[in-house]
Amino acid sequence: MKSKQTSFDIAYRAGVSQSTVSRALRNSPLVNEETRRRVQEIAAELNYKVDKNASSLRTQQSGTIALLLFEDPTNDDSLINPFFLSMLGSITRASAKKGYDLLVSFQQMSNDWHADFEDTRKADGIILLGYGDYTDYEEKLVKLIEQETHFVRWGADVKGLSVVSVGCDNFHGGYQVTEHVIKQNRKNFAFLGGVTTGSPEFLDRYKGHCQALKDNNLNVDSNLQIDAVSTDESGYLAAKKLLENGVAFDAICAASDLIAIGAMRAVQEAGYNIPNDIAVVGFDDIATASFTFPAMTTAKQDTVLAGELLVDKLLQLVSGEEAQTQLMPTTLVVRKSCGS
Amino acid sequence: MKSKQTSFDIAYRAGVSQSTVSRALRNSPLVNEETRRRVQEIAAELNYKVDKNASSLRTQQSGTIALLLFEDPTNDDSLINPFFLSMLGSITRASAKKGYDLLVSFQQMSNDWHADFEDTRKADGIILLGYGDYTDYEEKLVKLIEQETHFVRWGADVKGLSVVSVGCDNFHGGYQVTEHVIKQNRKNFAFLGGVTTGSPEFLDRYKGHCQALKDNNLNVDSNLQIDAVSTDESGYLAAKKLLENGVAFDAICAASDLIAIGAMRAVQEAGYNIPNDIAVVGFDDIATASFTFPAMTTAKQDTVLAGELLVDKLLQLVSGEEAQTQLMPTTLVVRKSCGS
DNA sequence: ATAAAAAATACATACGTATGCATGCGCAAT
DNA sequence: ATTGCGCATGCATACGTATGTATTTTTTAT
Repeated sequence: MKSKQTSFDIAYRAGVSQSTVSRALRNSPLVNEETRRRVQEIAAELNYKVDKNASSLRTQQSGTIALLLFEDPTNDDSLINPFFLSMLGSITRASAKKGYDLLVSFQQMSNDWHADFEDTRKADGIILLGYGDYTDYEEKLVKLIEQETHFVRWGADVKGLSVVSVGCDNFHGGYQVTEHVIKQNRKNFAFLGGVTTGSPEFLDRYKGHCQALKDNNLNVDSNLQIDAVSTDESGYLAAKKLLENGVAFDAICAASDLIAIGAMRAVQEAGYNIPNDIAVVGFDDIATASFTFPAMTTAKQDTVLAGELLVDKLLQLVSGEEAQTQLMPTTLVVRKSCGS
Repeated sequence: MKSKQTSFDIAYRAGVSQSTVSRALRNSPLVNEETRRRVQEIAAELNYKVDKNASSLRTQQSGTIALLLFEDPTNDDSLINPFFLSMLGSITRASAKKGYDLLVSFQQMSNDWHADFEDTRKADGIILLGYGDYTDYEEKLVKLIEQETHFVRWGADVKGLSVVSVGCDNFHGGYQVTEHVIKQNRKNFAFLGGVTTGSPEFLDRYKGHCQALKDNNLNVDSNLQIDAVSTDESGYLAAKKLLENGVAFDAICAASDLIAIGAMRAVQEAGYNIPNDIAVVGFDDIATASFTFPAMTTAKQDTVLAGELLVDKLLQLVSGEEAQTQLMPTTLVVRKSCGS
């Protein structure tokens, strides 16, 4: 690197003091209009940039948000859930829009993640992203609260903890897609997704699913519910198990698009036609969903809005304001995979 | 936040000076074995974390890598090319493995990105990610070099500039997939992807494609080459144009998986069977590729290796060592979309 | 013209760490 | 006993910025 320019260099060139330079660059009203212009001119000319470390040290603000992405530990390390990847994209954009940098970190829900970023002053706040299906998750949240760390999280509300969450209405989403399939005159529904062991998100989707069935006087057959985590492979295996089961069904509601994608493959390999023989619907509306064959009907989670909400609420917390947990509605996206 | 602990607090508790604390925590050999243990114990007990801003200010090292992701400006803002998203994931992992944090930033190749992160001392080096199809791209690279910024980039080598690049052998990849399709007895090849206007990556793939055709005494019909950028929509439109063209073909080589996905949809909507009527192959091997119908044959770029190489080489540069541009081989992934 | 008020700038310091240099201490060699 | 040496630690300072306070300059009011 070339010898870095400091505010003293600018000050010398401009014939003013360092403090005036600092104020001029931050557009302080304390400095004369013309002086400011001259200082900014010289700064631009010398390609001067404020040293963020020094600045952050002085102000105790980093202008940075940390994003901690928790991945399903059962996953291979090279793959990332596309839904979260999409969230990552929207969060990056949302924070850029607010003038914040984004520090991204993948975590395995291991030891000390809860203490890392804000304590080291590298970030002003933390966004937690991932399915909330970890055993010691709440425990860590409590520690975060104790440390008075600024953070928000994606997912279903956590009862009993004063945590700001942004999530989508999984119950309603599950209800919505199921209802849509019911309208296509399907009677025997299978559900693919971890219910007993899985994430609260999946459970809510299942509950919505069941409620829709009940409201329409249809059976909830527990033989037709197969656990699966959110990978295509898991969906594939679950669907295979379902088919071997022997119980007849004409519709599959998957807890996520990835599961649905795997299920579609298994169903098609078994020789069934989608949607004529079996309707399949997903959840999330990941990019791939519109390019499956047939294109998948699903419940869309608005990741762009979600990213903005997460960032906005986090910044509210950082600036000392209150912020509220918020549930976003899902949107039914009708394509071809369920007959209309 | 609770009142932050500083190294002075630790020093007071341990009955030593602040400098000894600093040394002890960094495992300096200058400090006595037992003192070190005691200091580290107390630090852990008080949940003390080194203030990275102060530390970075003092050492002039941030322990952070910046990733600048350039997106196709023609894209809608909410979508990110899944291939680059996958790269982002592997780079995140690779830098974490090296103990570096990752600062992610989306750029529109706008004004001052080239000066931003390293100059502000927020990052020790920069990784440039994106297709190299921007008009003023080289110009900016030159500025980066002039500033003596540490950076590496993804993509084809840039002739004439001493820039460290990591890319894959697009020519060979294009050759490889085309050759494979030729072996399936296809004779009339279409190519979808921007050649005249597009990125150097696409151009190299096309060149490899053409070379394979020539080596097998097949025609290169320029009527069967349609420009497209790397989105499914663009691929869809390009394939539609191709079909309306009226020129017969029995194989489509797409410059990327996304283009191939769009093309597959267009072809299927037109009533053709893949691969019986028309073979389709892609490039990249994004996650979706294995879940199209039929599953897509493609040239895989090893994103995990790429991420590690990029990070390793960047860190070499940061530590003052030399680093070499490297070309990675592609791997042919045979699935169902081209008849075998 | 002079005092007071306002505006613009300079001075001084703190943020928390890392590190060169000085100091102190114990012990061996003279 | 004095010198010398190595080891462990403390002292002092610098990294570059932002900001409270002091100071100077300019303007306004009398």
